[in-house]
Amino acid sequence: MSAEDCHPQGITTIDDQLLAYFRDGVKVLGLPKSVGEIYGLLYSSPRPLTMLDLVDRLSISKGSASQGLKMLRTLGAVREVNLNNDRKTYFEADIELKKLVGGFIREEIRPHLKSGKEKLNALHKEAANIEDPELREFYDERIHRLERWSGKANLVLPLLQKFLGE
Amino acid sequence: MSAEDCHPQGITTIDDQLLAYFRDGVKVLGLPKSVGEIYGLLYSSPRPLTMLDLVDRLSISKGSASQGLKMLRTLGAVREVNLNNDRKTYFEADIELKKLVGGFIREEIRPHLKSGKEKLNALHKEAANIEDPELREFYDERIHRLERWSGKANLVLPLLQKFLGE
DNA sequence: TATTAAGTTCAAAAAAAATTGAACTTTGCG
DNA sequence: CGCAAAGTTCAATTTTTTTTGAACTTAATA
Repeated sequence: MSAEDCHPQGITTIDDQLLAYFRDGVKVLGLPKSVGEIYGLLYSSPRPLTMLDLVDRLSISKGSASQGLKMLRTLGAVREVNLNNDRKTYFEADIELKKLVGGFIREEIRPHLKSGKEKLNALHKEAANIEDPELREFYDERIHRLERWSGKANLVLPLLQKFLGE
Repeated sequence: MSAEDCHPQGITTIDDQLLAYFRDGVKVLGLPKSVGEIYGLLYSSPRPLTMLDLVDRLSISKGSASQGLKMLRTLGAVREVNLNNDRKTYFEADIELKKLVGGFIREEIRPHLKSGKEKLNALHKEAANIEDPELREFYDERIHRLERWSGKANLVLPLLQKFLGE
């Protein structure tokens, strides 16, 4: 029995390829592959799925599914759907990728930039105490450079998000 | 003996903080912390350093230092300097962060986007074979969406690099 | 060319991150 | 209420990634 017999319309193949696409894709963002697979399966499903659907289809544990969905909901890339007359919670992907990437920027990159800025402030004050003028100048310049860069990054992120929005 | 007695000008403190800054910073890019530390130490050094300087100062192995420097050179974030009358190779940081980030985009993100594009092409062809028109439409739309997005990402990356350049 | 310091490589060890699964909590229904 | 299905949590395990260190290569110099 060939794969074609199983899935005469090639759907599973497509699903699998989409899964692989997202599995690799989220790696760029440093997210675990299970998260990519969950998002990928929801993205390629015409109807919402339950957590148990994900567990079955992806052969992952309930724990993984629960945590992965939690992360995706935090990012805003997946939302709950309440189908009437059903105890289960269904999930569907927000198919606008900007949600996934935007959530990542909001949750991962911005906090980093913020704490980085604070560190730079502290550094700047300390550099003022260096006595050797040449050395002080050197550190001042390098720290300043980081500050300028950090400011730029803060500026560009919202633009990036806007541009990537569909 | 206090820390101040050791380093009356607070230099080590500043170096250490800069180290921490980069150690955390490169994590966003998914690079190992040793790489961040190496770049950080070079960034905060007024003169080029040898590999052995890095090994001593950061308490890392020769292997780590060698591999870390290799990666940073590939990214274009660090360059070799040949001081006259010296057998050793010295290294200095390219202090323009765009080199670090640009190298990362070039080496890590672009290849991903490229292979992703190829996967989408394959997918598009396969979707054409789906018989159920409604389902075919569904897959077509979702795949098309990814293609549009992938195109945008390709467009925005050079702009991003240009903007972040100092 | 023999010596030795500089630097690289890569298999093995250590560290970090993701995943599992079993115990737990919550929720809806008879 | 009491049960059972749905969902969460987290310590233990597995997997992946990073780091080490010892053997190796390279290159300068005496």
